[in-house]
Amino acid sequence: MVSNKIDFTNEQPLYMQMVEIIKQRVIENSWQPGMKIPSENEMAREFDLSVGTIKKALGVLVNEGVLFRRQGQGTFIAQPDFSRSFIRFFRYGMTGGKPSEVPGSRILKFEIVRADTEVADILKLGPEEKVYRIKRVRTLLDKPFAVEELYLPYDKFQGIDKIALGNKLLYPIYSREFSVPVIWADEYLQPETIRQDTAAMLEVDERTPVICIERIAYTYGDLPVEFRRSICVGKNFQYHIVIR
Amino acid sequence: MVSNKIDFTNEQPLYMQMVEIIKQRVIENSWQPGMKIPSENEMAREFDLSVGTIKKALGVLVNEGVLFRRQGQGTFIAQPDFSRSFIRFFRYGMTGGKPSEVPGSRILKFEIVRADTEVADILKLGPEEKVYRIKRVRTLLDKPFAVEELYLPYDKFQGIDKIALGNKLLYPIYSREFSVPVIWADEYLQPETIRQDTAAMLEVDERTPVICIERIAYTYGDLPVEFRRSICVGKNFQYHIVIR
DNA sequence: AAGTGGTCTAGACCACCAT
DNA sequence: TGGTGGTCTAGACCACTTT
Repeated sequence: MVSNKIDFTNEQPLYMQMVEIIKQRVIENSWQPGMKIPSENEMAREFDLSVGTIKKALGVLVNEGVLFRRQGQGTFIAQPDFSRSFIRFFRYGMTGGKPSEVPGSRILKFEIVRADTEVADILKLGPEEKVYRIKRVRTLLDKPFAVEELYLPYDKFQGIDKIALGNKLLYPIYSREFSVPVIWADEYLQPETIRQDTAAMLEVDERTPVICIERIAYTYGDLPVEFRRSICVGKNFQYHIVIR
Repeated sequence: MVSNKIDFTNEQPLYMQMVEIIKQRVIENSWQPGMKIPSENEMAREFDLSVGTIKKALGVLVNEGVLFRRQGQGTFIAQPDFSRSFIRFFRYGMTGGKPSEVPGSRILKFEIVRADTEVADILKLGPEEKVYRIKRVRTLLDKPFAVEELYLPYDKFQGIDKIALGNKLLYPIYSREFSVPVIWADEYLQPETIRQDTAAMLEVDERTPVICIERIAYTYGDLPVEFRRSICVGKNFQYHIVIR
């Protein structure tokens, strides 16, 4: 539990306590993306800290990408950034010349089922807990390039519906409609041989090489919120990553 | 060109000038990894800045991973970190239980050739410039899992030799022996069908699915210093990445 | 005990933006 | 013009490590 006051007797540095308080407000959605937060001076008065301490706390949060600041204007809650997610990883064309298009998708299956042991384990669900299972084909410039299977915990995404998902990107929906922003993810890539039915869906023959990408997406507190397995054909597509 | 003095009339913030000066010393190797650098107070005196300004500059560099600090001991030049490079990306076993082993390698070919247009373009070399071309098999627990072709600019790595490379990791050698630390890299992954000769080398049959990983590694100043193309078999191996 | 980095304060001055 | 964040200073006190 995070307090909403600074504890001057706590061994935790004051600026770190301040960081936690601000994070808490963002998580609770009482401070929403794009919103201007109080000025340094206001916060210094409110929490009885020096401006320098507030500056330090805000610096940490800017660094983490939670806030951004504009001289003369103020400090704002950052929009969750999906620039490093799925979309950006795929580039159309081997030569890498063109920037990526936003991929489309067509939903094949949408159902509520009990999580099997693998999925339950990954999503940290108890036995018998339910998940949404969604299967879709992903396209770039109207050409299918991947088949995807997604698992979402039922309790977090209760009421999500097939039509609303339609041809849309999911992470902004998770964030806006369900207050479940995706903060980071784990991905595992492996070459595989394509399955017959998948080959048909992707309109390729059975000897086409594919990559299987398994992703576990996490929200605040390292809570897993999505598991997806994508089978991607390599023809004209590339997975790109910058290692820093 | 970076000066070794602070210019108080410069519009550039003093702490940023300080950051550049320190970086310069690291690049020039006049300050080497592991070395203790002067204390805050000493630097403040030397450059006629307040301790606060020095603190801010050091904070930036700690954040970038160039320095690390220990209370009561001092500030040190960080060792280049290879934890996020090749090694870590491969995990032995689908279940991902065990931590990764350090991969070994066996050199198949080692030659000096003129760069072809593709390689010259990638490594930003002029026409007619020479490169080292190295081909090797990579192993994990004595089992081959990848065939790799590497290209290094001849002028940067003059004198590198086959024997010295042996069964070793390359990036520490680049850094120690040639003052060319790898700072970041671009990777492109694609599923492919294995070639017959490659299949033989990796002791797998010809229908084995593989991933082709192309990496361009850069040093300070975004200068490309290595191009490698790895053909990796997927059996029991996985490429893992954390997206943040 | 002396030196190091870590935290925190109070205040100055500046560049930038909205009004 | 007044408010915002960005830079910079000078100094205090603390926790930690070495000598």
